[in-house]
Amino acid sequence: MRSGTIRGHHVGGEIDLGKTLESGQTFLWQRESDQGYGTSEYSGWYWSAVSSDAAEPTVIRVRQTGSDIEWRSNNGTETDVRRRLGLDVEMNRVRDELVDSAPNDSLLREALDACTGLRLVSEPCFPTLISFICSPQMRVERIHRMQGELSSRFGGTVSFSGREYDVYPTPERLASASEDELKQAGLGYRASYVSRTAEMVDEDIDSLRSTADVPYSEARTRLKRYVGVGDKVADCVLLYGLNHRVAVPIDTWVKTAVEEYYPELMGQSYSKTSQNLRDHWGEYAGYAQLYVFHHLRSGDN
DNA sequence: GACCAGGTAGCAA
DNA sequence: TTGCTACATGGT
Repeated sequence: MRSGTIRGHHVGGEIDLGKTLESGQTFLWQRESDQGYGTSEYSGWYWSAVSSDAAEPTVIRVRQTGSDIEWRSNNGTETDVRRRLGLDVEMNRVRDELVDSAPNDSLLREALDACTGLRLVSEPCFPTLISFICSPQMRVERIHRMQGELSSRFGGTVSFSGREYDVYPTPERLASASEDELKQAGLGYRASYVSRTAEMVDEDIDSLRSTADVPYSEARTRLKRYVGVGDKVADCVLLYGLNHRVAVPIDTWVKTAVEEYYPELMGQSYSKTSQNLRDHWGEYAGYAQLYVFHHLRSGDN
C-alpha cells in the first residue's frame, strides 16, 4: 500500500480532477457512488482506475482537496499518478507555446481560459485502444459505461483498501471472450472489432507499446492496422495513450469548429485537415484539440 | 417511431 | 485515392 498527497504548487499549474477525468479523453476512471457521470459537481469525489498491465493489477484511487491531489495505490507510485494525470507538465508553458503558434486564434484562447485545470492524461495503451474502438457513434457517457461493463464481465476483481474493484480486462481475457458475450456487454457492431483487435494485441503486445517510440506518422499507420481503428480513433489512442502530443483527433465537434472558426484550414480529407491543424497549433496541437473539444462540448462558450 | 451519438469497414468507381 | 452505405444499441 502506498499513498501520498501531491501539493498544488508542485504540479506546474492548476489541476481540476473532475474536468480531467470526465472530459471524454479517458473512459477508464470510475467515480465512487457513480451518479450522473460528467454532469455533477466534482469536489471531494474519489475516482479509481484499475489497469492490468503488470502481473498484478494496479489500483489507483485519487481525489482532489483544494488544489491538492490525494492518492492511494496497491503498487502504483506517485510517478505513475503524475504521469496518468498529466501533472508533470508546465501548463503555462504549454499555453504560451500554443498562443505563440496561433496568436490570432480566438477560439483557442477562449477555451484555454474557460477550461483551467484541464490536463491531458497519459493512460495505459491497451485499455485506451479498446475504449476508443468502442467510441464511434456513441455518447461519451455510454462509452464510459461500456468500459465498466467490460471490466465487470471479463476483468475479474482485485481487493484493495477494504473494497473489491473491477479490473480492466487484459488482451488475453478480451480475446477469449466470444463476440456474442461482447455484444451482451452493449458493444453493438463494435464487438467484432474489439474481439479481433484484442487477438492482435494478445499476439504481440510490444508492437502496440513500442508505437509510443516511433515518429507520429508511422505510429498512426501502425495503429490503423487494428480492426476498428481509423484516422480519428488512431489519433485519440496516440494522444491519450501513447504520448503523441501532436495528434489532433478530428471528431464531429472539432470538425464543426474548424468549419466555423478556421474554414481556411479545412482540407479535402481527414489527413489534410489534421495536418493543417498540426501546423496551426504546433507541437502541442493535442492540447489545443483537448481544450477546444471540452470547451465546445461542455457548452460554456 | 424517427433521429442521433468522439466513425469505420468494405466495396465500387 | 475518393465516395458511398450498413452498422448495434440506447436515449430523447
